[in-house]
Amino acid sequence: MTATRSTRQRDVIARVMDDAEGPLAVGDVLTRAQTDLPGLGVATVYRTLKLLTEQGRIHPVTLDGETRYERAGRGHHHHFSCTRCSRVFTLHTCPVALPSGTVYPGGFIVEAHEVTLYGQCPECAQAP
Amino acid sequence: MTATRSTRQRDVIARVMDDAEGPLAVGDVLTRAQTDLPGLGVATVYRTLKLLTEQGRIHPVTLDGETRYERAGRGHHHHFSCTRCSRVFTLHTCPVALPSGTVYPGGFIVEAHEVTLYGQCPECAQAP
DNA sequence: TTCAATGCAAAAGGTTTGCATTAGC
DNA sequence: GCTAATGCAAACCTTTTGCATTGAA
Repeated sequence: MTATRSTRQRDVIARVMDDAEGPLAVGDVLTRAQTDLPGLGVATVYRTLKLLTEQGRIHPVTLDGETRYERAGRGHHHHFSCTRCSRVFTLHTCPVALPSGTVYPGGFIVEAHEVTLYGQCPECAQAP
Repeated sequence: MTATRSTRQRDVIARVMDDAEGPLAVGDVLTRAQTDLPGLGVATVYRTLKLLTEQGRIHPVTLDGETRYERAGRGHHHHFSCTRCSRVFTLHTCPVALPSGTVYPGGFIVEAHEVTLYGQCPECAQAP
């Protein structure tokens, strides 16, 4: 039997992920969690992020060559990266119609897809 | 003055990039180039990829948290990452209709987009 | 001949792992 | 009390850098 224990470290890291306003880098998670747990080690953060990922509670996103983690279970979504302010937004509308199992030209069987849009966010679009 | 020299290493690496069927990881480039230049070192590959990038002949793409390089100037295209063999292919068919200037729900002005499909490549789809 | 480019090895980041200790259950 | 989880440090991997040597012009 697998016995996953509930620990203070895991609770804090899970809370940090839940409270995040966007995808967080490992360093961000460590810093935020250390507010409550000064002695927290990096290894625990990595192990916990891996665990949460396996549990499907969070998932990794690579943006600008950097691996970040964001809360999962918010349904299918994509990202919009603003070319002016560099902020990343979550989009809940999907511009692609590719159900799992679709056979793409060339014989590629599609299981999933990822879309990142680049442009100007509503705020920057208004600014001069 | 800057004096960039033409060397056998650079020629070989540039050829490898030109012949690539999709974005290559540094290790791929090294392996392929070593067919012609057994003594080639990793450092030279990194330095040359950086040089080619600065010259605008190739550009980096981050897929699955791994940095790869592909030839530039090949027009609009996307990528397919095989979940079984981990190879990345270039797709010439675009699954989204988002011309530059499109206003996306929420007020996001789209200038460009990036799509990555995940699944099984033609070869892996045939294997048991 | 000159000095940019290479190869090697050491260094520098970021991530993972081994192990003794701590702490959930 | 048993053993999963932690913290620390060492190990790993990928990328960069220092330096003596090589080789393009």
